[in-house]
Amino acid sequence: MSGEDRRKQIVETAIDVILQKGLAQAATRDVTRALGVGSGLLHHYFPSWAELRAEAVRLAATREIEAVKALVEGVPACEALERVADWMVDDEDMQHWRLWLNALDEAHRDDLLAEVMNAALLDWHRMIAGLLVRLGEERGATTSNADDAAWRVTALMDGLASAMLVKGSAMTARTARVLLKQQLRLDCGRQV
Amino acid sequence: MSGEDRRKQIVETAIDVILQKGLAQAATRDVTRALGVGSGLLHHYFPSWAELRAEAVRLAATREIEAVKALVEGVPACEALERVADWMVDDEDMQHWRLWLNALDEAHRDDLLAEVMNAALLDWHRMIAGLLVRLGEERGATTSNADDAAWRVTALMDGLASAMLVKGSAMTARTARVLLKQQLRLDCGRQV
DNA sequence: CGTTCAATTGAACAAGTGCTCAATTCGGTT
DNA sequence: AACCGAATTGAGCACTTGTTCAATTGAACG
Repeated sequence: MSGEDRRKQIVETAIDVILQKGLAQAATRDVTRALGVGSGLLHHYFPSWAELRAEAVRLAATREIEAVKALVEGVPACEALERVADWMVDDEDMQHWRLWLNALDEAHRDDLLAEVMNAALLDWHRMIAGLLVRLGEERGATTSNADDAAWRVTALMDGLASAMLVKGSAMTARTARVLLKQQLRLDCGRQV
Repeated sequence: MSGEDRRKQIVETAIDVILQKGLAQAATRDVTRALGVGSGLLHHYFPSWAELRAEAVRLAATREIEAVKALVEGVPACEALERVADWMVDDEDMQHWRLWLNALDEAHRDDLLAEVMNAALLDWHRMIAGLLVRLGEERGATTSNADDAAWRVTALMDGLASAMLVKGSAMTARTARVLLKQQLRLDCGRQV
């Protein structure tokens, strides 16, 4: 198998493993076992687990945000925001949120992950801010300070997801979606 | 040394270790070394590290919320919320936020921690909701749905803290405080 | 003094981790 | 056919983790 293909295959498998076991519990052996290859092969392509893990998270996060962008493209801003709120809760077992929050937490200890997550956070913010600006334009009434509003929305989603993912939490997916929509209404002149 | 004292001492030391090394990196050996005792002693009082860790987190979280309650007692709701916003950013190296977010993340894997964090989240929510209600009363103008607003504020703080703690993050403590205050203004009839 | 029992020790163990490296396979080139 | 270099192996190393348990201390009590 050629180098580039193997490399991609390893990253894909790493994403699967991380989604399934969680970032903290995923180990190199899980990846090599899932692939049916020797441990040396992994390290031939990725000098360290930290690097593979960071690349896997980067790719997963990128895909996720691209998926949301696609979900929102060409749609009126009002409904676009609605869709984002729905999407947040769409993932049945919240695997993607778990990956996202795990990575955010692990970024305290891992500089590579910190870079990855900073870039991802900025991407998210940019997308949300864009939607809020579009909403203002479509309405004539400008949303004052879309940047700040976007940060609040972004942070709110992360915070709600954190609470949601704690086992037995009082914060249900349904409630989280309601709260997020309330927030959008607050930030957009009470009419999203 | 008597049993009950030792027990408390172990929990205190565990809190120190966890604050310093982070929940994921803290190990039983760190605690026993810091105390200068044998490893068996720790397990004599706490059957497993998971139990000690959960109790340490519970105590730390309880203390933190008690501290905020004290900070806020007898103060007009408006300034109380101001103080909470300041407090959020007060901790220099964010050790307490790190503990809080670590625990929230780890709660996905550890049922004991999940219980602890659920209780803590509810406590936080109750306190914030109380302040928002008080604010409404002090003004005559009732805050509609203080419960929801409190959840949004709570989640926002967690989300902002998450972003803040990523190394090299664009989210500074200063910005986070501004955003939180904006949120309070939004939720309280634009006049906090 | 002798007895008792909780407090305490710390070497040892099993399980798990990331990573190394000499050895092997094998497709492509000369 | 001979060769080369990249792909691949996997046993093994060094390290860390939580936990166990037979052995020891030492204060309290009769």
